[in-house]
Amino acid sequence: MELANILFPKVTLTMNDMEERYPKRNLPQGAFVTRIGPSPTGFVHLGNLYNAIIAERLAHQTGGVFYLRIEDTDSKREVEGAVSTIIDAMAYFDVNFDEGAVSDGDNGNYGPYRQRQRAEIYHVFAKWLVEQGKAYPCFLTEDEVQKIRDEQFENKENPGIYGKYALKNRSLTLDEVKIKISNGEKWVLRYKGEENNDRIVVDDAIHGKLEMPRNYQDFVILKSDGIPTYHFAHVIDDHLMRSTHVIRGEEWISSLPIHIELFKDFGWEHPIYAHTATLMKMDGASKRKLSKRHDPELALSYYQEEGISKEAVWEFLLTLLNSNFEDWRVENPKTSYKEFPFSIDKMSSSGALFNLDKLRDISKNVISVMSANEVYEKLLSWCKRYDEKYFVLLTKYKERMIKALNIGRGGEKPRRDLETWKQALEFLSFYFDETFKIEDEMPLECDKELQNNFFKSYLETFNFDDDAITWFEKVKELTRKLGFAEKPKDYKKNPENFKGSIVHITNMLRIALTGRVNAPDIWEVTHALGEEMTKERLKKWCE
RNA sequence: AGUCUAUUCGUCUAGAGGUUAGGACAAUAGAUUUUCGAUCUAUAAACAGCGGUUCGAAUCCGCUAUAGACUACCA
Repeated sequence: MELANILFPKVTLTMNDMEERYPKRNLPQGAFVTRIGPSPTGFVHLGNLYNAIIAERLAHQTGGVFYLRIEDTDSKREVEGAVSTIIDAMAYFDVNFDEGAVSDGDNGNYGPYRQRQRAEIYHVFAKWLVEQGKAYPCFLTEDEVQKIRDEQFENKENPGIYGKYALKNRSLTLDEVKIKISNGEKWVLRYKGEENNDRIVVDDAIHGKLEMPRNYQDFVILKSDGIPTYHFAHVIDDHLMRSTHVIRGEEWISSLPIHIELFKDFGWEHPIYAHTATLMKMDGASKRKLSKRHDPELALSYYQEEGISKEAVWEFLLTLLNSNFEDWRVENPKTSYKEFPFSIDKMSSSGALFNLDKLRDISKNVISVMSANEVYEKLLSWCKRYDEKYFVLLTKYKERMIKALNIGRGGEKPRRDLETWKQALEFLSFYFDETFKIEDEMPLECDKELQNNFFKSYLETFNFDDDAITWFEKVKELTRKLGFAEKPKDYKKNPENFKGSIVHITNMLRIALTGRVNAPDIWEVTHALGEEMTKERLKKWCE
């Protein structure tokens, strides 16, 4: 008791005061309260989004609360502006919080939502643990701890402060503590781990039953700066903020005994845990964890910069999370992914391998079912931030762009050739004189003279108002006149009878108009470009 | 070194003792089309290994292997 007062002289509030300040939430039966707790390191990664999506879906599907808590207990790792990076990234991906940290403070009644601002709260509970004789001050310096660890490794012992290594600081007398503190010696608060053969059993929402030995280590509760470690902060925060479900990476499974024990000590019910699999990547022949250094796609900013639509990223992660999402998507091709009934039971417990091919395919599907207007708006808002040149062009030629985007869109089987915003702009670049360039070679079968001939006659008979069928009839006639095969099959059968086939002729046109062989239907392109631009581009090929 | 966790086609996975082990992406082949990275059809492709329980095992139990996590005053 006296020890507690020596360590926490300023703490006057009690645990009860805290319970009253953060009362139970008044929510309907079955509502989930979830959160994400990113660290402001300046790097927001896919795993953050992965967990955020799970937490967000579970809360919002059940009419619960989803909040953002900033876990900034490690001041050394904190990066300037990182909090707004997190908030921005989540907003970009349409992950909406009901409460928590916002760019200029807090929103909600369970704050503060930045852990460093909660120091006083933690101290109330830390003090109580000391009073109960479950925690004690430890005056070991970081170097001393390191030395112990090194020795333990050498002797093949389990590293950490426990048993005989904890003895000295555990058994300090009150007077000794007083003297050390008045000497200004730094201390951390450690938990008194118990060494016995108990095992703890937890029912994990993803893994099912998890069983392991109880914690025996004297882990750190409060660091020397008075800020808690993750373990302590997690227990206090998720209790006071009344989280019902904790969704976090599986790297936390190992520290579950610590958390469970703390919950038990305080007499609280622990939330339901859901430990998610780590995202992996193929490296040569083996799987490995995605790493910050080698895998740009780990950073959320990668998707923003590449212009991978947020819908595609969501759907991709949803297919990893709930494999039945894919079937659902086939049956509901146009429904928003938000309507999908996400289920925690369907989550896989093994590490999902991150596959960009799949993401590409999903992206194409997602964009192909959007309306031309929608694509236009999304392209525009992406350009606004990442490609100013196209932002100007898109704004200037809006009408033309929408016509172009309409090509092959809307039917039962829409064209799937747009993948990312960045790639889409490249694909669409030929619609603007400012970015148009000839990329492919004219077919070998068509020499300079023939090209000349062809484009001249094409322009002579060209009528912008022809419908697609009439237009194509004219192309066929020209093809015949030039000694080319009207049907590619005829040419295939008897190549010696022709100079080439209609494929070569249409490719000439395609290249003149779009600069490439791979482009949408010529007639459609012509009508998106307009009469004037079409003629201009063709004229360049006549001398 | 200890403690956990995981392991089904190349990849994501379905599968809760009896299935020709299913689907999707990628791959390959063919077809179609005025081009195509579009479309259609088809093909190939998997239960990590070894034991055990059982009439019967991808499924239950052991062991081994492999991969990963944790054992920080980092989260």
